[in-house]
Amino acid sequence: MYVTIPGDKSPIAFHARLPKAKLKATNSIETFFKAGAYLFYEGDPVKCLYEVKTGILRQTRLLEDGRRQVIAFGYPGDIIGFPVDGLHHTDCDVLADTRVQRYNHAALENSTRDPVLHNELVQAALREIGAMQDHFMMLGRKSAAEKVASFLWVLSERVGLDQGQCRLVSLPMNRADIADFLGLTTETVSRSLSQLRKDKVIAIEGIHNVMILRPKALRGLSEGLDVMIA
Amino acid sequence: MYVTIPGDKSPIAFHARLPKAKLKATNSIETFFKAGAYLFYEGDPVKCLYEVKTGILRQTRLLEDGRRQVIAFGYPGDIIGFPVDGLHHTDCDVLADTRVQRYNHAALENSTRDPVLHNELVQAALREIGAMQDHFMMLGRKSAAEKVASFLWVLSERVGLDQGQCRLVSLPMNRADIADFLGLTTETVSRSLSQLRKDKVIAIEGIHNVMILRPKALRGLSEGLDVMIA
DNA sequence: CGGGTTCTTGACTATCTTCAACGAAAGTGG
DNA sequence: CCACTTTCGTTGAAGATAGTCAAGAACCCG
Repeated sequence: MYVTIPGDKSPIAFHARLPKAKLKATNSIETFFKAGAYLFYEGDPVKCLYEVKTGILRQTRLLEDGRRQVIAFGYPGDIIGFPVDGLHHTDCDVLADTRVQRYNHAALENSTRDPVLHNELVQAALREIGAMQDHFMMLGRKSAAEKVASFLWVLSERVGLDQGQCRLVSLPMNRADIADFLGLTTETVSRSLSQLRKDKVIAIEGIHNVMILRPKALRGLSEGLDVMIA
Repeated sequence: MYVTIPGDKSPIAFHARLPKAKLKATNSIETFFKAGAYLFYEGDPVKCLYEVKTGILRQTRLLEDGRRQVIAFGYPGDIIGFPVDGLHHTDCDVLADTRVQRYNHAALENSTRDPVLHNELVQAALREIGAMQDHFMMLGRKSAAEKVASFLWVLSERVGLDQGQCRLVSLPMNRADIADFLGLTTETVSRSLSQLRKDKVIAIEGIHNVMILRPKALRGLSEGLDVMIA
């Protein structure tokens, strides 16, 4: 999952994914991973791609001095594990118990064996590129407050639970994960959330649940329309 | 071209590209664009992909309030124009007169017509994803000085001219382009370059040419090793 | 319940941006 | 080709935003 730019055309959900229509089970196996487990490490040869069915994954990349970037969270529907010259290019571990569908990497690299699956995986890779381009905008050009609002907005659209006027969003990752995803510190994430709470845009229920009280205001803030807090 | 993380394995040059070995000319046409011309706009249907042969392209994305992100520069060897649901997802214009090789988009979307070209384009898309993941780290986790040093380092590896101890890098884009690529302001880019000049890491020759005087120091600075200026 | 972790908040600092001025470079028209 | 205009780049000063450091509160787990 990336922080994409909301548009009127696409509801919001462009990201690496497969169509819901059932693909042939050939070359695919469903597997379960417990929270904390690693699916792969940077540099591992890619053996398969993963479609998240339930749960949440975390893809990270590290610098030698310890700085970390969370590349993406893997939410249900996301495809994870595209090879770069045959190798994984990030670490990937499990934030919340996860079921994945595995697809043999050969389906991506070789078009002859299962052309339908192959084409779907290629389309997923292309959507991944598009979603990452939007994420660049967020990382390079948005303020801390806008980043946090954008993040909550995307989550609320992708996995939020409808509660009448409001939407409930679960944040199973910790503040450091959010910070490393948005290019901030944990303190800044915390302060931005507190500010949204003070402005009555959200309510924080426990640490891992956020109620979006005013979705339109949140979306406005995600685009820098500070007027929306009024 | 993205700001990738230098590694000992890959010299540096992983990015969307095709092998130098000549591909069949089927489905491909060479075309010339003058500086200032647009190859496509966001939302245009994708008719072909472009391999930059000579010159430099610029891919950008805009927010409604005018903020801009330069998604990538297109240097010789780069592949530009991957479709997202069949549409272009950025604007693309020409920074310096450019020759491109055009590949029919069908070669990417349809594996049967020209399987060799299709596979090469898929590999290029996957390398694009890998390069963008590294770029996330730069945007999210590097300081202004590190960003500018990283940018110069990548350029020097990709298109720098060997001058004995030194390397000459051309910067045909203006400071605003560099700023919008790195997530900075023009002033900060300018100040960072001036600092590198004061530290005798680079020499600025005219506005659009930088001589890398101490490549190892530059690479160190790109990773935050401030010790390297000594 | 207790100990360790994570989260929040405050005070302070550093970094980067903003605003402004000036000079250099590039474009334009006579 | 030169004078004029405009754009672009650099630098300084001031301000804002986000980061750092530190302490206490909330949360989690055995």
